[in-house]
Amino acid sequence: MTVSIENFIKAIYKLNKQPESDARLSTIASVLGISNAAATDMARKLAVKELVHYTKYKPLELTDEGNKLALNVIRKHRLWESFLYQTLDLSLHEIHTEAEHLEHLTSDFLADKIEKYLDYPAFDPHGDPIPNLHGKVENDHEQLQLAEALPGQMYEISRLFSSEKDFFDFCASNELGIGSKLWIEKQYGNTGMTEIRMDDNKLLLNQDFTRVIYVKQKAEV
Amino acid sequence: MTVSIENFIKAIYKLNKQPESDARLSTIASVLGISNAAATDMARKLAVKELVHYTKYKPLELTDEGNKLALNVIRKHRLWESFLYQTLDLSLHEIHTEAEHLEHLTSDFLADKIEKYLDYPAFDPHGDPIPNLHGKVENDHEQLQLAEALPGQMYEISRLFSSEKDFFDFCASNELGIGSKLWIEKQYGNTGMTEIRMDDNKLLLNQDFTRVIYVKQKAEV
DNA sequence: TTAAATATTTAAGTGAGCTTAAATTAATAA
DNA sequence: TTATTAATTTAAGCTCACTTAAATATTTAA
Repeated sequence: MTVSIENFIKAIYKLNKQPESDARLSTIASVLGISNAAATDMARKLAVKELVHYTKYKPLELTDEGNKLALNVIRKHRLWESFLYQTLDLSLHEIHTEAEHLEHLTSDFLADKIEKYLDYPAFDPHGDPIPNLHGKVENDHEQLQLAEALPGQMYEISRLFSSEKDFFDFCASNELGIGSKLWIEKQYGNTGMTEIRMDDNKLLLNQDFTRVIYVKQKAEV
Repeated sequence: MTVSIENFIKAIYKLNKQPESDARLSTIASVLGISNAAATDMARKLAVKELVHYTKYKPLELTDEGNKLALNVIRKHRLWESFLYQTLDLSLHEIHTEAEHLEHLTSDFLADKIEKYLDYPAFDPHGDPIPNLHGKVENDHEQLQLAEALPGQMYEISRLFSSEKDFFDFCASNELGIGSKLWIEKQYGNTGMTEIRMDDNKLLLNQDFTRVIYVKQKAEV
């Protein structure tokens, strides 16, 4: 498995995980920064390897084998993030950038050692679940997107699901982190904005942010 | 810089470091496991990039730029070895195998973080010196090859300069490690064998071993 | 339902990093 | 010194992962 193949498979996995489930060739090509022609090429090649189901002009779907591969790469990515976060002094965005490279050159053997060192964590520092050796992913059903949270309630941040530097910079400078507690002031249905309060700070967030911040309800004190 | 280029440059560096200083194309090709034709090809390409000095039919030499690149890769390799050895429970051979891959996808940024975490080590777990950021390599002038050690003297192992699994397996099962103390019983000049004693164990080592085990003299107790 | 816009595929081509086979040059041994 | 051997280079060709441009299929909006 080459780096290109792993990234391609990972892209399909992630796109199909989204509610829109849009794993069209053009979308994949765009997230990977390659031409549509290159994506078509790769699709045909991966179909031969039985990693994807591919019918001309149709969106891609992973085979069981493809799914296993995606989860294996994601597992390595999130284990690296956790390991680098715990040992070295890296930010949430820095661990992502480094893991993005390291994930491809990591043996299963090394991944297992890292997992053991970390004592088999279920989530990485972003709150993203870490697939286990057998491709099982823990799902936290209690959590919801900040966009869906109810006004007049207390919540705790459980996941920062992004890989954008700007997003993490904003979070860092406003003390939004995993475990941060916040109070929902108001949901602006028309604009999709969410107003939150943290200590004495009020923040108004748009959907770019409230769709990637996941929260859990917190009993009021 | 691609993985192939980095490995090629590293091979030249190492071959030229040896006393025989044999960086001929065929030797490089053989250590990298590629054809002579491929090596010639690469030599021409790297000459264009000004990483090597290349004259047809002559052995290769690194330019200053090439030397810097080699040291940078070796630095990352040895930092990874040190980091994995200290945090995870890997053997001397396992850290080598993993570092061999990781070295190529490691940013300077990450290397610095690892170096800082380890508190700027001068040597890796094999006793190999770690080049610093500026390409400076510490040299331990006190040490010599076990093959050159004097009979009737006490020594301490300071370096295990190899990447062979068999060698490290042998060391592990005979408790030969960095810091191990040994007594030279006899040097067999004709065969090049060395007889050593450790506690009550006698070992007879051939040059494959005594040329990669480095020792320092130890005052007798 | 048809025209326009969009997505996908095909075709042709590129550079990297290899291969094998043949030709050339250099080293070595008689 | 020459013949043999070994090393190196050249030539031709392969796969991978891309590109652009043109052709074709699908979707969408009038």
